[in-house]
Amino acid sequence: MSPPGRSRSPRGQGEQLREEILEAAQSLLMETASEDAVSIRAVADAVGVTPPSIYRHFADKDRLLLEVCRLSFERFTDVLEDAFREDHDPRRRIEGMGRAYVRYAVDNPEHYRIMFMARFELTTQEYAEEMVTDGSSFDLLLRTADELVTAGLVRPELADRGALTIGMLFWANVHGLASLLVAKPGLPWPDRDRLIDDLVTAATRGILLDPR
Amino acid sequence: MSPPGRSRSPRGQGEQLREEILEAAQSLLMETASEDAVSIRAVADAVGVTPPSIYRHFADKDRLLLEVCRLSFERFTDVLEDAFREDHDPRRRIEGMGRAYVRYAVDNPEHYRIMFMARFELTTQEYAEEMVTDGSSFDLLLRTADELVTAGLVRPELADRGALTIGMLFWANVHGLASLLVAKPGLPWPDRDRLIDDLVTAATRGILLDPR
DNA sequence: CTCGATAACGTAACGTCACTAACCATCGCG
DNA sequence: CGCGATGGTTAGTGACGTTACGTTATCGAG
Repeated sequence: MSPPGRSRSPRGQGEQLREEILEAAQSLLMETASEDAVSIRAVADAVGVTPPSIYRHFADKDRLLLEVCRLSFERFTDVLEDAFREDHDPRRRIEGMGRAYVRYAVDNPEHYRIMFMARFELTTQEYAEEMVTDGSSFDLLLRTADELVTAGLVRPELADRGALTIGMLFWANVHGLASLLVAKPGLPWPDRDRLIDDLVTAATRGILLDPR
Repeated sequence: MSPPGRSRSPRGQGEQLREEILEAAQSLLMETASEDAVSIRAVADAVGVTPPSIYRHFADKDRLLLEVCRLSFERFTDVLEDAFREDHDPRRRIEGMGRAYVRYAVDNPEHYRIMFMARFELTTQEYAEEMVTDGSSFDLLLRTADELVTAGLVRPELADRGALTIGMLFWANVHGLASLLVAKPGLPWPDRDRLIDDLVTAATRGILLDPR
């Protein structure tokens, strides 16, 4: 049982195994569509290595999953950034981002789960800092919310709440639909695409002034 | 180590232990505020019984947690039912239920997690039937949504979507805020109560016609 | 060209987990 | 009194995360 199918990395190239571990963890998460299947042991022999070797590169399992989570965030942010750039009108921009948001969640349910439903035994501090950094998806949201506020498109009752509140309201809307679709696929859902459209327009109508 | 602090139940009263197990599991979930802490072993010696005895009353751990989940749903439904009865005007009714919804989630984060974020290895069929039964919270939502539709309070572009879509839109709103508050307490949240109010009014403004 | 430090792994093992098989004691009924 | 169902037990299996420690190969200094 000794030949572990993998030869040892040269001196400075220990990082290479780290990347392979991350990729294997990600693949396992996607293919099995189950977080439980991503065990240290399963990841280890997907890479062709013994379990303790994982700990050479990650402090514990939560840190490994957190890195997978971070990668998911990067791809998620890329998708949102595309939607961000696609339209420069703030209203259509927030709507496009909302649609892209829910669609990403539906298309990558396991990634969405690990980003927004998983429980990590980390300080909230650590986690918040990870998310609210510049260029993050959260930052994109806040910038768009700020555009809406300064453009005077927000309903008067909400205008003095600040971009943070406006952004959170939009986020709550799309996250609500996204996470329900991911967590409760067995419910009697109506037509999905139309529901997404309806939710996004309802959100803008509830938060912003009527168009024109 | 043999005296397990608990005497055997008489003939027909095996159900009594079942109740104690459920209560212990619930208490463990609340006190430790961690789903991992609810292990079969921990529950067993909280009740004063050996682990295999649990399996006399529950097929496996998922079934036990599902029963805890069902109890959470009952209490959740009670809270929503109170809000339902408190106001008979459909608009104020849906708003009150929305506020009660988010508040319950904030006050009972672990219950909310297990209801809407936990992953059970059950068929979606089983789960859907459990939720969409008569008198459930989902039923309350649909009834209120139907009231709104038949009362002609829904915006014209959404009126022909049916009560199901209208209900889902409201649900997505409150669930979005609730689950974000539960899952990401470390974020720079604005004032919570005002945010809840803002979300609920934004939801009604987005879905319903303007009041008056 | 050697040689010790160190990077990059492996081996063995611990404690805990969910779960099962097999056994035993008690109760109620005939 | 016996006998089967009921409500537990003891003992054990395999998988899990994690740790302590051993092993090997490479790099740079002398």
